[in-house]
Amino acid sequence: MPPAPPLRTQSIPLRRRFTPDAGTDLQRCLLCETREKSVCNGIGDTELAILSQASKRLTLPPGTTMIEEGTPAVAFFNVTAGTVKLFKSLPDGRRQITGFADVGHFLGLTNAGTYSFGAETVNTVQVCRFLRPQLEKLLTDYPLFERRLLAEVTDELAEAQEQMLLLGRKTARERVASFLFSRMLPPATPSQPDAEGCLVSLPMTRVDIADYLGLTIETVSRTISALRREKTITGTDNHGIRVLSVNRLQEIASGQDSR
Amino acid sequence: MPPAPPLRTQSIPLRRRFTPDAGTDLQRCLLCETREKSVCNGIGDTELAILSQASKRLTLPPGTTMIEEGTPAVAFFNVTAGTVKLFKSLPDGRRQITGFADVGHFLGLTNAGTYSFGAETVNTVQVCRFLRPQLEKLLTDYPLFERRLLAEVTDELAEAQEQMLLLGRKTARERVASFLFSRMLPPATPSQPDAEGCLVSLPMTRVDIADYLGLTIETVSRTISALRREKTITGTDNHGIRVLSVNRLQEIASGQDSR
DNA sequence: CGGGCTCTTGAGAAAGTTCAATGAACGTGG
DNA sequence: CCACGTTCATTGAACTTTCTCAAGAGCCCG
Repeated sequence: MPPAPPLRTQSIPLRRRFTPDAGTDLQRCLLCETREKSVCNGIGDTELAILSQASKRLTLPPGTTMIEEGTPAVAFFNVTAGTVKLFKSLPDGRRQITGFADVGHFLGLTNAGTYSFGAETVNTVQVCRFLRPQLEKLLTDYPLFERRLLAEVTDELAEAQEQMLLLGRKTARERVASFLFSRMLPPATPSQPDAEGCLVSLPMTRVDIADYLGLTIETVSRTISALRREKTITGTDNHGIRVLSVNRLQEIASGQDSR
Repeated sequence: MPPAPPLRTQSIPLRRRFTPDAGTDLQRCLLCETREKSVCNGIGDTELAILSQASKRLTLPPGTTMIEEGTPAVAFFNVTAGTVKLFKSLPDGRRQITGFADVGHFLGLTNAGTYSFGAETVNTVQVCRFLRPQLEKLLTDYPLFERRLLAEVTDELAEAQEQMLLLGRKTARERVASFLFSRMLPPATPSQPDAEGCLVSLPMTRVDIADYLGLTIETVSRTISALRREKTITGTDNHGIRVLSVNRLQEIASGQDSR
């Protein structure tokens, strides 16, 4: 654990402007493909126009700061494309990524008046933004929406607990294996088991992975190399890794590992 | 990080029987002093009889297993006295305590059919137990109750993120300082600043503290000794520590520390 | 084709763990 | 009431994992 500041974990101070998409399209939510994966599913088909009006769709380039730690909590977001990283920082620059919000996930919920965490896009991201009063109105007017949000937060909490187990008690090897395992994509062809191994979605950099796993980039890199050497995974492309032995990876991830 | 199982972190297999208190007392919730601190505050004064009927108050001795990881999620608890530890374990016995539920906190919420974590009483604990169907009915019938629960889970998530920062990026010294700081009690006499230092509530053992901070008991012990040596804290009693310099402790906790 | 990035790899250093021994507190039973 | 066994906490010394520092390779983009 570094008492000194590893400056490389700092996020780029550069803050690009949000790029608002076509405003409040009444058809947007009706046609939205990620609706069923998200909290929006709590709103009935007939009332989707209201949902469309309550939110605004934005497209954000990679590296955009969506939320700055400590600023007033004015908005709530629902991710419809891309990946967002959530993190907390120490005054000296040390950073912990607390999660990656992929398609269907929300971010920005808080009770305090200010955000207790930061958020930045990993790649090009599309979100629906709800301003706070609009979100509150939806919660009050649509019990199913609120119920669905409660369920999402509960899931999020369970994931956070799993990550605490990883950060507090797993070895570097187990952490990396857990990470790769959790980001494995379902096989493209459901019937065919794995012709050439399951793909892993890794849009983020090594720095982000390290900050998520509580390790340094060097340790992450070494560990991935080791897994590659022993043929548990393949792929020389940094953002495209294939799992050759899913079982083996899961064994390592859960700590039932020899070496 | 231990690849081998430190057996001492195992919780006692002994499971004592729950001790049900006087059943469904209609007056119970009305007279409950911790109501305003908990989700129960979402129920109006006139409907407290319904709340009393929906739950059962239990008194549990120290070391009682309340929830076993992986078992069917049948109940939801609200703590009205004492402290409960929540944890997740690895197959080889390594354990991570994900939080301590003190008075006013709930536990047992989950979307899955089974609990994804375990829970055990630290000291003598009093809880109100809601069976799942009863909880669901309360959520549906009392929007304020649901809203309050959503707020509680959101807070819980924020705490979990703070703990991830601790586990992933803080030094042993910073972890222990953060822990002591977060468990400081408000001064007994609000006017008097700190006659002899702020008290810290530590009902749990060193093993529990270590499993919460992702350290070993030895490191926790050494670190507390060091803080004592440098007069940041006092108290030889293991469960009674006094903070002599709150500012100093907070500085250490947040990483702004020289040594 | 050169300058940035990101990633990889190696060697030494440091923080924290493991192993081991000792001490303090507590409850039990003679 | 004290000896004894247990549990919990402390401290020391050696060891291990991961970090730090450093150098080099691969790649993208202007």
